[in-house]
Amino acid sequence: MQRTRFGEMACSIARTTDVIGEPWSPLVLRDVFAGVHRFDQIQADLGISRKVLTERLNHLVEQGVLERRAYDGRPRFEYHLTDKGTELVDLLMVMTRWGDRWLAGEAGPPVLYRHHACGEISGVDLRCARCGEPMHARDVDLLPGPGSAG
Amino acid sequence: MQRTRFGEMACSIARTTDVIGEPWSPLVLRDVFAGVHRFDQIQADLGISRKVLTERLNHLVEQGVLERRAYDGRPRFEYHLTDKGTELVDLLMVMTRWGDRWLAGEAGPPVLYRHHACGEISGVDLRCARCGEPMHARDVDLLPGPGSAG
DNA sequence: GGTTTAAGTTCCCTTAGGGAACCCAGTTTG
DNA sequence: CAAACTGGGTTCCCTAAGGGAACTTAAACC
Repeated sequence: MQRTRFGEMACSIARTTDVIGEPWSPLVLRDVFAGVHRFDQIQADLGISRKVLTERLNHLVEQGVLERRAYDGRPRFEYHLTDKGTELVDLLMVMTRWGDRWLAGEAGPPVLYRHHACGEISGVDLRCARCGEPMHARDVDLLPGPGSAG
Repeated sequence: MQRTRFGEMACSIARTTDVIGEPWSPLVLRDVFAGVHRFDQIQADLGISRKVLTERLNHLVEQGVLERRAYDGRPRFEYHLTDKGTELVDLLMVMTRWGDRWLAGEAGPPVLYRHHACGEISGVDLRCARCGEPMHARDVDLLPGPGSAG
């Protein structure tokens, strides 16, 4: 999709949308993160059209989020997260947290995260990278940065 | 677009995608967060088609992320974040951080966040909501939760 | 009474998603 | 050694969604 190319805009949100914002892309990334690495497995797990899956995987590889890796020494491939892709999983974790809070309903969260450091079932919280205090929408002012268009 | 309805899936990432995953939606939310509240302003700022903007705003209002508020006591409306929408801005802040790190290039970040608590220009970092230690892709195990399909 | 402004709505055109069928190289099976 | 199987796609057609420009409506302003 995406008739408009968001990647050209002077906005990190738009640019990130350009990488991961197409339909299915977050779910493809989720699958790879969760250990589903092969084309047919992802296709079956998501119920996505093979055509669209091909397009999404190619795009994510081009963007450096996924890596296409041969296995078995023959034309068989697995998709794995690069460092860039691994950091993008932060986004999925925040989506999970928000979806768990606002959309999960009675049944509760479909998936739980266990944190290695404390061993507890938990979710992510946003903190200021500098002072460590909570950092959410109401805790910040927006200022034009060096890469702004104006 | 979204031919497939992600909202029905037993996955908080899919459900969140259903709310905010359509093209332009994150940018509409960004504008409202940044203080651009009116139809024509958003339309001009983004260069989005009026038709699509109408659809996106309606969807975000239906989902409880935005609130449509009359002003001037006549048929004029402004869009504002609800609590649900304000929490969704967490997602934008993580997108900003990732885009700043991986896509901003030489020019640097287009927009900066100043954190009220410390007064510094900063970005968000993900921490465990329970123990406060860093929490990223490599720091968690995934387990089926109460709302899982199986 | 004519113009302006805000907020949509309608129409047409193009393009991207959905789905099923097909393809091809390498591998196992009979 | 041929037939069937497997993984990873590609091709085709159909439909629905995005883009853009023009039109509409209602209230206020001049």
